[in-house]
Amino acid sequence: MRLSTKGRYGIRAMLVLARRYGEGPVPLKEVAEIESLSEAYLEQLVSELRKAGLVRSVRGAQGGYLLAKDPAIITTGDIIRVLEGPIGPVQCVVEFPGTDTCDCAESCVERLLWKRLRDSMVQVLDSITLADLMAEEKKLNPSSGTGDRSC
Amino acid sequence: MRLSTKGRYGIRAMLVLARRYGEGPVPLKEVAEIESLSEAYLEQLVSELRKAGLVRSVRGAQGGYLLAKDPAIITTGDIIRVLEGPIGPVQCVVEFPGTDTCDCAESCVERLLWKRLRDSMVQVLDSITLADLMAEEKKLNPSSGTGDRSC
DNA sequence: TTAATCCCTAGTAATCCACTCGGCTTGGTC
DNA sequence: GACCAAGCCGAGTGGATTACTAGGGATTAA
Repeated sequence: MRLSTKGRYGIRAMLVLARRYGEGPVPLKEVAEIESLSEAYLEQLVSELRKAGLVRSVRGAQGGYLLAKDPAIITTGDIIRVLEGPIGPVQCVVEFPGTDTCDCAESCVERLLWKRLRDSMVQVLDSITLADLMAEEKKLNPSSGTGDRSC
Repeated sequence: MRLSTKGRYGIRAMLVLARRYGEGPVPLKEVAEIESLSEAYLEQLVSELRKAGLVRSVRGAQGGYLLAKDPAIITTGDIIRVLEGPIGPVQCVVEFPGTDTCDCAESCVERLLWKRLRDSMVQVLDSITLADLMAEEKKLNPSSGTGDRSC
C-alpha cells in the first residue's frame, strides 16, 4: 500500500517549482540537486507532468521548467494521478475506470470497502494544494526558505 | 497506490469465515472454492493471519479454520496490517515506525501530506469490521446468503 | 558556434509478486 | 492401527514492475 518513488519525487519536484513560481524557468539540474535526485530519472517524471499540463518547459540555454498554473490550483491529487495513475486501492474501484471493472460489480461488499477507502484518499489528496504545502512549510521552519534537504 | 492480492484475498477469505462464524472449522479447500482462489496460495495468507491471532486452526480430518474472535471486533485494518504491513503511503510515515523514519523528520512538508493521507486510510480501515461488511451484504443482496462469487 | 538545456527511446539489474510444489504432522474414522 | 483429510512449512520460479542509466537528438540564449 505504498506510493512508488514517482509520486514521491514528483511532489518534491513540484514543490521546488512552486517555491520559484513567477521567477522564470528552473533547470532540471537544479531541481535534481536541491532534492538530491537523479536528473535523468527526474526528467522522465517531469516529462509526464508536462504532457499532463501541470508544468511548462522552456527549451535551450537558460531554459528549464515552471509550473503551468498557480500553486494554489494544483492539488497533490493532480500530481499523484499523473505519476501513479488513477487513485484507488484496487483496480476495480479506481476513479474513471477503463475497461476493467470487475463483473461482481454490485453484489460485492469488498468493493464497498475499497470505495470508501478510495474516497477518503481522494478527499485528502484533492484538498491539499502546492500552495497549502508552502504555507505549512513557512510555519514549520520560518528561517530557511530554500527547502533544501539534507537527507 | 494499490493493494497487493494478499490484502484483497485476505479480506475475502476472512469474510467467508465470518459468514460461518460459530459453525465450526471451515476447510481451506472450501474457502478457496467459494472465492475461486488457489488453495496453496491462500494457505500462506491464512497462515499469517493465524500467527497474528486473527484465525484459529483445527488440524486433522474435519479440521479447518475459524475466526479467532467475533466478526464485530475484527476490523479490516487488522487484516490489512497483517498481510500488507503497517498502513501508510510512504515508508517514513508508516504507523509504528521501525528503524527507518527519515532524517528530515520534522522539517519536511511532504511528510505532513503523507501523514494526513495515512490517517485517513487508517480511519476508514479501522472503523469497518467484518460484521459491518456482512450487514451491508445483507442489504445488497438479501436473497443468497452464500456470498459465492461468479467472477 | 558553443554550450546549456529539454526531448525521447532503449536497456537493465534488482526486486517483488503471485503463485506452485513437495514433503511433513496431526488426528478423526473405519 | 491404517487411512486419509486436513493443516503446516520451506523452497523454488516465471513474469512483471521499479528505479534507474545511457545515449543520442533538437532547440535556443549568449
